[in-house]
Amino acid sequence: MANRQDQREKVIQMLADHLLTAGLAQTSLRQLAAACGTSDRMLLYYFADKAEIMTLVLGRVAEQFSSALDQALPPERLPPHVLLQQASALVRTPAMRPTMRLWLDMVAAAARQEQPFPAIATAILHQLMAWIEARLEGPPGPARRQRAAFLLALIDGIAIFDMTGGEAEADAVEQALTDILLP
Amino acid sequence: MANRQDQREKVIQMLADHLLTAGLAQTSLRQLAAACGTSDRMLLYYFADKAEIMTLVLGRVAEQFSSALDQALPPERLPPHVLLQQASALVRTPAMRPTMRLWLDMVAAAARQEQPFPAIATAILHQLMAWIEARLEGPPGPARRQRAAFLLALIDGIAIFDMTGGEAEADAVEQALTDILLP
DNA sequence: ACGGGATTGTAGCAGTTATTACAAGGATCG
DNA sequence: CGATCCTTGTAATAACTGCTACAATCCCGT
Repeated sequence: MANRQDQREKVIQMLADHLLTAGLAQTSLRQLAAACGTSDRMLLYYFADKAEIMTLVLGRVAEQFSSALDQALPPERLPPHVLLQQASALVRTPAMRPTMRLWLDMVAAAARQEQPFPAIATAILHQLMAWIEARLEGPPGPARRQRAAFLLALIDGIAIFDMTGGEAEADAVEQALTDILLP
Repeated sequence: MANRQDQREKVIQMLADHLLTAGLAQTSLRQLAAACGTSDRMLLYYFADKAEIMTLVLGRVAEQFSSALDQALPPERLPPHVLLQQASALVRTPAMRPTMRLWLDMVAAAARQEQPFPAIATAILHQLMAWIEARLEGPPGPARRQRAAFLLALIDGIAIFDMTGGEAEADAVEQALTDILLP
């Protein structure tokens, strides 16, 4: 027993949970090992090297992010201002905060071209775009994609406010929705 | 000569330039020292410790960011869609890219409560808000501040697109401006 | 020229990092 | 029982981290 595949699976899941609470900063092998009750030696027995671990774990985080979003807001077509309101409220939920924090962390790592983050960040970006577009009313096409990009930019901006002590500004953006998007 | 104050000044400026190209990741004392042609020993002679160095250097970066913005776009009152268009174009300039990359880096560091970034990020956030509000038409008050927050969220969102291989989406947001903000 | 403070280099500390060599334990199968 | 392979601990590596003790050098006023 304690099959190597099972162990890999278990470790990946525990590390995914751990990264959500700890962020991308403190991720030495020893710290990761402590977080899932094993030793650095064993991590390198299960996996080839640290890069493989991070790639698998962040992939898992992205999967769970995606399915959490799907579960929280069923895919029904909404007008932009309603969708933005609901998505923004969802993203600002305490339960979602660690995920958004990790998302910003990955964006920063991708921005400085740190492997393997650029590819992962781009993939998540398109995941988010698809999620929004699937919930946006109107016919498919560039126009709807434009509006989806607009909403995602706003949501990310709100997340940045929330992460930098700008809760008041984040609230203001939510308030501004009705004023600006509903002329 | 080689007055201590002068040296501090010179080092701060060189390190500010260096952080803009290198980001917040590789900032050991030895690397910082190499970037400004001195030794780690001397950095700790000029400054009390690494935290003081980072605080001063990031403060300098913030100053220069602010004055670059002021210089690029004089403070005249503009309607929201025009200001957003110009600010977005400004922020997406190649010359401005390193600064935005560093800004995202600092946001991520602040999000994980890494000292001294939360305070610095909050300060820059308010700087940016003030810059936008000073260029936004209409009477001062919560309504104008709301619109400023809205624009800043969009600009940060566009920056995230640009940093994660979403140039097409960033373009789409700029396109969407006229459609959405000009009903 | 000389004493004394300001400046700087060398070397080292104790801690961390990813990774590996070696070997001991454990189970499994002949 | 014995041999083999899977699993795991111990210990080490070489590199890096922020920081410091010590000593050498430099420049200045006298």
